[in-house]
Amino acid sequence: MNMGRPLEFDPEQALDAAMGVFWASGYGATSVQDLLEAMDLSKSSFYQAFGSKRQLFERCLRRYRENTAAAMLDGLDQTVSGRRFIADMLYSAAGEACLGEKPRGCLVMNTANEFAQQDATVAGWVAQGVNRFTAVFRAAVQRAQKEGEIAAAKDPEALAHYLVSSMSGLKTMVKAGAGEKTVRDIVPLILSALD
Amino acid sequence: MNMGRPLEFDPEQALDAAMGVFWASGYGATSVQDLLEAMDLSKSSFYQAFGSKRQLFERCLRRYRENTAAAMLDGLDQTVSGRRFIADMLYSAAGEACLGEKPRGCLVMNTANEFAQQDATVAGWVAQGVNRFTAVFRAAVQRAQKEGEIAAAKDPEALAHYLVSSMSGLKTMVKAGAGEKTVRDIVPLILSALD
DNA sequence: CCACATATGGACCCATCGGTCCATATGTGG
DNA sequence: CCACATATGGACCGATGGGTCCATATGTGG
Repeated sequence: MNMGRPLEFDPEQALDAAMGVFWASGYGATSVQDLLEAMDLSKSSFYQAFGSKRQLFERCLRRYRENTAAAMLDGLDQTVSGRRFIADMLYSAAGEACLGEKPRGCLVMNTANEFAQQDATVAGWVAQGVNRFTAVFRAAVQRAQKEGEIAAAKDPEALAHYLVSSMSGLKTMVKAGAGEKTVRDIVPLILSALD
Repeated sequence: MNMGRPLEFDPEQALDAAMGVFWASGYGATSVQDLLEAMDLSKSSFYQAFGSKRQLFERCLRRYRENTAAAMLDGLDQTVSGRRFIADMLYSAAGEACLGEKPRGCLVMNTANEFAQQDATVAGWVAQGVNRFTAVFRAAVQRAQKEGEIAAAKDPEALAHYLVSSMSGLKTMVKAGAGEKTVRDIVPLILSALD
């Protein structure tokens, strides 16, 4: 019963494009015009397909959260040790400092910073994101504990929160313009808390 | 030779009011209208006295940076030990989580997040802010080393960067809605890197 | 008290914001 | 090939953005 004229664009692809813009510029600084150009859509198609800037943002945030968490879990599966995974995550965050592109940080934490508890709905989305990331790091810590690279006595939940916090701080340092060396030298200090 | 009609408002006070708004809402989300109300100024007086939103923002950011750095140095002077000062700073950042007010984080790091290297001028202001804060923590670390509470072998500069990064991460966690306990439990882990 | 310098209020400006609407194009199932 | 459902382009909308301008108020030094 699939009636009517079919879409001329790929919704997933359009969503990815929109996500990229929000990620790079934040919600407020992104205009519908910007989105239209990035997604290569007319205004009508945009509102028809996504309802509003706000609704689109929620979908992007959810998409980012799920994609990122899934990719992290994948990485955790494929890496040699839990401890190594954690170190790799931190160093790759630090690595944003030397890439030619502008650092974008993490969409979830960027949103936390932009809306800072000023919008209950958004705060809920952000909290879900933090939970997802925390869960990934908790799994990594628990694996590292089984592997004997982190003391079993440590609380995996607390360590996970610590790691999310540290990742976020690191990415903010990069955005603040800290040099590659500066930011890479921070990583071993973060990791030393696991000993 | 001070001619003409005198100001009806206190510029410093107006600046503080403006700083508060930028601090709470960021640059983009703050309208000139918002500033006018907070500063209790007419549009004419505003533009006459401060030139533009942008120029005002620079003055606020500079003011924040200097005031905050000065207050931190003051606190360092008055505290019992360098190590204690560092712990206090972290715990007070964590404490924002339970205050009734919305967490505002740090104006400098908020700005880093909002503009993320997209504006060279702003990036310069932010970098100066980071340098100031790093200098304070470096001084605290060096004092703690003299007091024997941090190993002399550690690099004070690296530790200072680590602490700025960690503070920033902590404040972002608060903004992301992490509970008081969650965030307070992160602090000892941050501090453990100093051992 | 006069001339002048600065301050102030408020009308006004144009660009852009997010969003709606309608006429038209283009596909589908019967 | 027709009826219909959906997609698309583009005109249009009111609100708000930052910023300017001018007439008027209010103070100063001579």
